[in-house]
Amino acid sequence: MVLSILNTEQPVSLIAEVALLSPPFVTLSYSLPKVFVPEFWKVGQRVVLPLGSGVRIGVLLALKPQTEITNNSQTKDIVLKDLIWSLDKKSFFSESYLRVLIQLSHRLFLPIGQILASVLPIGLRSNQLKLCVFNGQKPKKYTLKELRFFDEETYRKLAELWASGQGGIIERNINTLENELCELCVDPPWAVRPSAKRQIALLELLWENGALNRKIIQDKLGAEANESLKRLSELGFVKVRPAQGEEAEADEIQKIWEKVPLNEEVSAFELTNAQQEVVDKLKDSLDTHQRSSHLLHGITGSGKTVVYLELLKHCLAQGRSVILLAPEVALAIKLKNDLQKRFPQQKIILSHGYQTPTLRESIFRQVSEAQEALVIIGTRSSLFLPLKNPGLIILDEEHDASFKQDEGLVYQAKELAYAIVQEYNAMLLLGSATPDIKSFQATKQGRLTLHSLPERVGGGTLPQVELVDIRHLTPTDGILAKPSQEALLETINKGEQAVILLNRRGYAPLIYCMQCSEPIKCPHCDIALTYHKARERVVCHYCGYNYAFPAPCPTCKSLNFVPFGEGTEKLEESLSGILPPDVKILRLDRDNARRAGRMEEILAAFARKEAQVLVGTQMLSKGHHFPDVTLAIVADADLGLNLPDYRATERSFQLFVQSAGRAGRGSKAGKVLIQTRNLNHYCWDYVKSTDFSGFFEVELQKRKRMKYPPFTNLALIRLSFPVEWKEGYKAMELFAEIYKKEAETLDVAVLGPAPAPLSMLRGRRRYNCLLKAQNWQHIRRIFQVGLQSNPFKDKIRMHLDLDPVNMM
DNA sequence: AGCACGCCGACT
DNA sequence: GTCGGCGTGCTC
Ligand SMILES: [Zn+2]
Ligand SMILES: [Zn+2]
Repeated sequence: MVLSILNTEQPVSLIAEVALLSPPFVTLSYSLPKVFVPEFWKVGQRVVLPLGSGVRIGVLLALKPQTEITNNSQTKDIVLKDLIWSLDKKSFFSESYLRVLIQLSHRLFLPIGQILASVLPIGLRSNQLKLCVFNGQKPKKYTLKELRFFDEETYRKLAELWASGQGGIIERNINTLENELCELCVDPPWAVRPSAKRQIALLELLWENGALNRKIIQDKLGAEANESLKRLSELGFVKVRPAQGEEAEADEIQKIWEKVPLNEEVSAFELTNAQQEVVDKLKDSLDTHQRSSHLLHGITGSGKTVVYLELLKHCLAQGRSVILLAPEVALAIKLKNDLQKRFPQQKIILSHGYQTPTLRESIFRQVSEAQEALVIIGTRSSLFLPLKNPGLIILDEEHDASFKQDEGLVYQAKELAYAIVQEYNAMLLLGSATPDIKSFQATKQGRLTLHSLPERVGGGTLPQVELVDIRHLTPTDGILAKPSQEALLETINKGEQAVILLNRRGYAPLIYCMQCSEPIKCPHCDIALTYHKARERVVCHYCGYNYAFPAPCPTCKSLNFVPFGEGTEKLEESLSGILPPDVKILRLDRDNARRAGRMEEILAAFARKEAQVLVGTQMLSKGHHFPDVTLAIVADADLGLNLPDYRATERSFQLFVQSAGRAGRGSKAGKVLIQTRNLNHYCWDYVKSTDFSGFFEVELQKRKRMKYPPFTNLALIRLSFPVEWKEGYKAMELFAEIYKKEAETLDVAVLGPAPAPLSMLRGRRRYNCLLKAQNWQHIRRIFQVGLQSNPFKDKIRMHLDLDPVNMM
């Protein structure tokens, strides 16, 4: 079919720029093998290339006329090698997609190859891939390395077979029979030879029965079917994927939600006037096909999700894809389930960072090959899926810090989403009940368009917020003050539910040794160990260090300990003492929701009213709605308010308002109790009246006065060195000099380096250097200078955190 | 990451 | 004298 990709006589004069997908991740120039016509090579293909004496995989970034290269003095003397092969006949990445990632690579100071490699599941960039061709009957496999050293004639022969569809690239070696599900990818008629009876029989079988595993296929068609199957899968008619493994598991997790009815905000078919107005405006904006960015500020229970749904439908109808991002996996799963219930026909792809490589590979491939518009729901890593035509990106709970967090690639979901939207002329929609102050500020400056949903669906009122003074509480009193206990009992007696938020997991956050007069600390971090009762261990929440407890004090060997403070585990235990014995209490935190699906089980059980009280960490305050919850208690509000962070108040405000959102929906009135020792804090007036704009105004004034974002750009250079390296302290002074000197010429305020609040972590001393500047480039510049003039590269690690999520 | 090249110790 | 340890450095 594709014989036209083979070259006959044309001279090949283009040069390929290829980004390597394995170290050294550089972008190198290659000439093109004359066996293929120049038009065969397309930007975005994954290509096989020679490097040194081996072979690698890279992505073709550009094709340039030879003259451009030869005029460059750097590359003039290098004799270019030919590319070897392509893994794709068509382009795998679109030029738009590559442009977005190249932009990201500039921002992160990383080579584009490294970005592409971290984005591509391993199976799609593995050096172990093989070329499989059929010459006559028997299939033959060649490793990529073998391809490099074939003589001209064999190479051309293979290229001919491959070009005519007599072979393909084997993406992965697949496991055993039952575990492999075969799925038809193409509707009839199928382009196979009419004489290929077995292949046709197999295609028919799958057409009739849907997806089948290989065991069943073998039983029905005999062992000979294997050969046909292999062939068909290499031709792309049939896809073989793991049957049980992760997909089955993911489905199981989805099923947990099935018995839980949709919330009224999501299930409503009639839009409220406010919703309709917002939807109309945003639809109009989508219709223009112009890039645009919006902030949807809808109070808790105002039905933001329905607005998303309407826009999603509209965007799909335009033939453009939609990405809907949630701040964490559990929310994405829930959201997917809710949406699927509303649109049973629509295929919705769930994508998040906890999926296994195999599943991620299959999703990546599916997205890259899709011709139709797709709906993707996931966490921030979903932004890297190679969608052809994204039209709408929604970030739900846009204020959430997890959109900024940095594991692996340090990118900010909001910025990346913005870049994508710019590239594709799409729409960015940020949604929250408690927007980030920066987003709010951006609406004032016209960079975001503000839309509001000021009322709850069904006219429900916002809950009443009350402060509970806990200054008088002694350690023996437990963590809940009398008014909180009474309110809790009252709620339960009415047959309603309550949630209690305590942002501290474990049993006791501090174990005090009476002999040493010191808490037990982690030997690697400057942090007290937390006691986990069920695990019978003390644990460092920062590095994971732990040992069985009780055990003699590591310093004095005494066994005289007093636990201090209360975590969720203890709270759950002490609640059962306070509440009537028949009251069921559930707990939700990272410790008991570790197993896949466990979190969903707990949330679903609570939603089904199998318990009256749910105790949890902040994962509980994020977006989950329980209609019968009428009381929310924030057990220790000061935990967040007292953090050494300029955003402590903003974060706390968001937490309080979100928690308030858990209480009371529809007809039932809700109540929120906030326990604090800080009764005079300026935020309470605004929390009590849920006066967002009032709070934002005051907070903005404060930020302006203190020269904090959004009125300046703030960054942290994080420096660390091994504790045992005593010269480190001196070296920090050296860096103070370097930064100060460099900052003189640029308009950057430098503070430090000074010991970080978390002064030791994993055996390394930590220092922070705070930078403030109007221009990000200047901040980057100072960091670069420090990086280059680091005389102790093996000892000192440094890392630039732009707009840090935490200052610790 | 590979893979060569290279420079030392302990084996036939 | 040769085999093989893995330290350093390069790859269009
Ligand atoms: Zn530790
Ligand atoms: Zn002690």
